[in-house]
Amino acid sequence: MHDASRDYLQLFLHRLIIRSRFCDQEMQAILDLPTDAVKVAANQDFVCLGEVVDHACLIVEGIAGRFGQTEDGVRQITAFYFPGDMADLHSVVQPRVGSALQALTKTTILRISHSALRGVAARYPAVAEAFWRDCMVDAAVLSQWVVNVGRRDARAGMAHLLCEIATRLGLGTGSHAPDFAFSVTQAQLADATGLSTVHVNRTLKALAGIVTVARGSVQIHDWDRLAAVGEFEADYLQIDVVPAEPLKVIQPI
Amino acid sequence: MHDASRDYLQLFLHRLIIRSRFCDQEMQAILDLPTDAVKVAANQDFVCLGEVVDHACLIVEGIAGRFGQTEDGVRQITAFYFPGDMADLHSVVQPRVGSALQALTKTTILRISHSALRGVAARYPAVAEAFWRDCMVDAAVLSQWVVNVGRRDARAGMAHLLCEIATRLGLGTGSHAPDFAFSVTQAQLADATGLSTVHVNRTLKALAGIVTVARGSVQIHDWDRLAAVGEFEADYLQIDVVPAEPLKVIQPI
DNA sequence: CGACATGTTGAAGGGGATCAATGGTGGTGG
DNA sequence: CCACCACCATTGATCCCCTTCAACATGTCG
Repeated sequence: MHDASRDYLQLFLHRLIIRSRFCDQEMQAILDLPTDAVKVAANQDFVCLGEVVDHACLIVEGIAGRFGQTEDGVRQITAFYFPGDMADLHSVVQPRVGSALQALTKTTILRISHSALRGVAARYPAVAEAFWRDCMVDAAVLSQWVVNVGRRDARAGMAHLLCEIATRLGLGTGSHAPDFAFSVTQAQLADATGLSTVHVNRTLKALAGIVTVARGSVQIHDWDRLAAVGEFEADYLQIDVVPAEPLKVIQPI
Repeated sequence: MHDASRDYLQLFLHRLIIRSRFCDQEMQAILDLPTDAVKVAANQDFVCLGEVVDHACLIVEGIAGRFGQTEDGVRQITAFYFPGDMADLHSVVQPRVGSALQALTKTTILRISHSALRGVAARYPAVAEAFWRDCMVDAAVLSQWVVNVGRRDARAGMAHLLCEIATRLGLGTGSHAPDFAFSVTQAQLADATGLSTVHVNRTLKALAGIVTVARGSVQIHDWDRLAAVGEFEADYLQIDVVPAEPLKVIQPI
């Protein structure tokens, strides 16, 4: 394995230790995972519906999305994935693919075989638990999306989504959140929020002054107002909530 | 522990072995879990937002729901739980409660301490994996709900929801699915589908002839049409897809 | 029997969809 | 270097699904 892969795995490790505590050995084991880098063009599926996979995909560059679809071809994005996210870690325990993964921009992924992941999980229960926990954060996000799409209007939903992404990207959520790169089209935002592209355009315009989404980057001018409009509470993302009393291994009573 | 608790745990075990394979010892360990039965009145929270819990809740009688909420008090149900479902198994790895659980009808739950669950998970890796897998099925359901609420119209969304519930309850999904008890109000269906109560009423009327929802029970008159209207594909529920080649333990390569 | 939750129906309004057309912008090749 | 094309953003006009409000019916439980 060359250095690039190791740097990439560092991203993944970084993500995990936001919410779980590891000893040196465990961290080392994760950094030693064998990987297989793959470049994916924009708008190209890299995990297809119905397939049975034997590896999980770590996003290391670009943005990926999970897609649902109705019969008439209308699409719904159910998750965004950014560098450091393992987009389908759950496939380790559920290899049958239930929804496709697609690159939203030019993306680089690191394939990591299930057997290797099972290996570390078996040797280090703390890692197994971290994997499980990480999957559950994704589920918590999904749960918020249901609320977003089901009960918030376009403005609030879009604001909430942008807040979520900014927070997940680890940006300062103080009054002056910095700009960040987020290269998605309005059509993709529409698929994520359950709106039409036309209405996404109008909604973004309605948020002018609070946030600007243009040319692949997002500028949050007033975090507090954006969070207020989107009713955003970051708790569910479980950022930096490593349990005070170490809960780190699944061990006997 | 008395017999009732054991019968109840049997429900849970039954749920798990739909998707995971256990040896006798492992099954026994689950049946030996210490439990604490609690009765909950309808419309009463039994897990509250923000709380940190030290036990998970197995639903053994009645129906429970997971609730999201917007600031103006509008509610969104993000999951239904039926007897045999462990409503918050994920709390084992994420004890901070992100969304409240409420009984939708008079409900009996079995509290099972995290430490006991950790105990079996640690002693039997196959059980740990089954727990993780079960959580991921819930996540798959959630993902479908996003599509449902985001991209399907009222008729299709309602049909899909009813199909999901019938399937999860393990009913024959042949052309003549039997009736089943499902005691929710139209207001609760509204909170689950992201509709208003008025429109739920009209939507159910629009589905007359295909399905009847009345007085706490659902009669599916034409499963095929209901599934077609709801674009329902049961695959994501992972019913009876125990992997052919046993994948049952997290073990070294 | 009263009180309250639930179900039902009508009428009116709005948020967002759809259709359609135009203007940018970047990539590609001649 | 420019012509061309594909994709994306933008804007207007119209429509409709669903919401909201309001009234009434029905059922249920103390």
